[in-house]
Amino acid sequence: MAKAKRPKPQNGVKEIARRANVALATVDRVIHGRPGVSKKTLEKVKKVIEEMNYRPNIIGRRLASMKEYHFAVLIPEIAEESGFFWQAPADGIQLAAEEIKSMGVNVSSFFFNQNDPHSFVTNADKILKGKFDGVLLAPFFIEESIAFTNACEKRNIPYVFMNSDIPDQKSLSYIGPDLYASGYLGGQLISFLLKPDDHVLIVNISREIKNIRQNRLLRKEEGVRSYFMRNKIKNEILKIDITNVDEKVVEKKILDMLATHPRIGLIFVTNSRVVSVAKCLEKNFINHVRIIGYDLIQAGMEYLKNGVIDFLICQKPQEQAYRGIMTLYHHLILNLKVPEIYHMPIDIVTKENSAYYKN
Amino acid sequence: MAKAKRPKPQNGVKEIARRANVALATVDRVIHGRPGVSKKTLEKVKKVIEEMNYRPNIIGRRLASMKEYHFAVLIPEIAEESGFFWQAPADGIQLAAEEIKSMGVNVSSFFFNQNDPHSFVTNADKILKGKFDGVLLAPFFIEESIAFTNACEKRNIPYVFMNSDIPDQKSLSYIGPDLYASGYLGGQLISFLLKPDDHVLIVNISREIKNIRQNRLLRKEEGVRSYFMRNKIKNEILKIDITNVDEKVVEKKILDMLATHPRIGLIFVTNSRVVSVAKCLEKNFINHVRIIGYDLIQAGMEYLKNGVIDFLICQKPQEQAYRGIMTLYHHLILNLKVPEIYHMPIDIVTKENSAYYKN
DNA sequence: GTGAAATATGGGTACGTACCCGATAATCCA
DNA sequence: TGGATTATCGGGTACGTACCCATATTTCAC
Repeated sequence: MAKAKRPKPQNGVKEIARRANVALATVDRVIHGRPGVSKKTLEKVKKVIEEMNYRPNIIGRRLASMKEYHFAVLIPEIAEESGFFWQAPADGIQLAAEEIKSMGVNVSSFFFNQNDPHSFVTNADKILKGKFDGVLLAPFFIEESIAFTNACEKRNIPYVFMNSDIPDQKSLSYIGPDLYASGYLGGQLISFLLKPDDHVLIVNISREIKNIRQNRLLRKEEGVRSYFMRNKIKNEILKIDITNVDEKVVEKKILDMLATHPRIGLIFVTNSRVVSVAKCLEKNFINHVRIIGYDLIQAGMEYLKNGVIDFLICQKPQEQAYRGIMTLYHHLILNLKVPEIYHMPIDIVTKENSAYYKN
Repeated sequence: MAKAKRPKPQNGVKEIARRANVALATVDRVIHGRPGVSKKTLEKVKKVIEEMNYRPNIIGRRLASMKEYHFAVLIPEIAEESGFFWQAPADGIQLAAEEIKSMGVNVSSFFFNQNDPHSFVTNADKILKGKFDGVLLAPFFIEESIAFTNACEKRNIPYVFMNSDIPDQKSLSYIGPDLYASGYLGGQLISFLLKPDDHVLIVNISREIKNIRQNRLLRKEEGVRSYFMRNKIKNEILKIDITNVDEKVVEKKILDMLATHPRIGLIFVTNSRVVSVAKCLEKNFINHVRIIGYDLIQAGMEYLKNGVIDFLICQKPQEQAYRGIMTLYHHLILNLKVPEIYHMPIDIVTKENSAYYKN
């Protein structure tokens, strides 16, 4: 609306060329480290650039180099099995994609099957062949992820981890929960609900429950136990690992457990499978046992609303993914510094604030 | 890195001009609604634009029109009195400003004194005189804010409310808490901590506690009471308004209250003044009374950590302000749709997750 | 010292849009 | 009918950067 002013430019490549008394093309060569510049000229131009504290104009750059940036996203399928958990990250990615589309960034998503490492590898290969400029991935399968990101490094493709981290890899950034801390918080929430002589049952439901170092669920369990230790909470902690995720199997195991340990007053489930436990208790009219779990998937929300589940701990998966894309954008296009680790706030969701965490 | 491709453009003003068989300048006139185009040509060009579903190239536009955008922010001073609460929004604004600086957006902040409506007006006038393209404000003083935003509307300057809303004004967007809902959640948190025969004390500490429609604190109180009603919680609710914010006055009033009502087991403070109450209880070694309050200011965080305060309810003020600026950016520069209302998630902060809400 | 090859440098155009300015066509008034 | 005014339109340049192509300079083998 306001009239545009057109004062003579004070900075920019033109001014550098003028001050260094060279052609624009030469300045360009220096800036992009292209060959064909004598040492003498190189030094001269570099000095001027230093003096001017030159920052390239992103707009001009984007217009001139009609280069399109391509980001790849590698996340699990949006499947019923995981309560459509990955819908939210997909939404966040969509949102970010729209926002930066006008800057010439395209975002392509690749989905793998959570039960099939092979599908992860297949899609990772597609990405490597696709000549992408940046990658956002959920490193679900550790070894396969390491192989993939190593390949990215070889090709100088920056990658961002989301949802879970692989600390030793040289990722541009990690965006996701601090699992141990979220478990520790879980410990506190448990203590709010626990009656003096109650026992607590920790339940891990997952096909693969391997070693403690890498397993997400066990990190959370650790957190809970630490909270109890440090706060000298004496209530007994029972624990059960269920590697068959079938609802009926879960139901049976839970009922068995409750039968043999009648003093269990609270069940803490380390992931979104908490809905299976909730379903079991609701179905069997067990309402003296409190439930705390993870992740705000649709089914979980409903159990929260009808009071079967008391707390869900979650991390706004939509925002997590949104930030992941924006991190690549900031790094690659805007040349802004990005944090190496961004731990998402650990959100406590109850019946009464769940509406605001929808996505 | 990848080679830029230069295929012949398929869209853009040039293509419109070609298809409509007119000059570029004419297309430009149509797009910007400038005069000097015959009705016939106007229709013709408009039709082509429709057909092509033309979307202007933001990059080209920003480069050609060297217009700088200027956003103004009108928020309270970062003062000791409010526990430096406004530091976080200021940080969020700073973050957003850096991000969009390269798109030619400048952000200027104006700070008013929370106890002085006049300083609000003075700064608002400065903004009106400063020819800004968009405004983000915390409408602390209702009437003065209405006058200011009306003036903005007259000048066609979009404005965004943050932190509190004035629903009847035609703001571009509101970003902030749903106060009633946050009180309702407060009710639930109270119920977690309350023992059967406890009384609850609701405390409003603020210089001005006026009518219920507009007062932030009373909206929260309403929320708490609603939760008790709907969930048939019978514990008695006591209530006290303290209009003198001096710590000693607060201390005296609280102690009086506790003395005359010994069954008070929990104090719910409707804003960040909860720290005054916490200080009082700590100082007087009263540790059988639980405290729930609002806002994650530094002092509050400390009381959370040492267990004097159990819960704080907050809304990530940094992100709130960040979103405020980005909303203006999306609307004015990127021409994206922005939500009319964005209610921030209502966060529950305890000792154990407070670290992740630092800002 | 001469040629060619290798190196170094500059000129110029393009990206998509905005906007100035000059040219032409239509209209008006006397 | 002619001159002047106004409405309508097109040409051309600019924004800041990238990159192609041509030219100038140096290097080096013979």
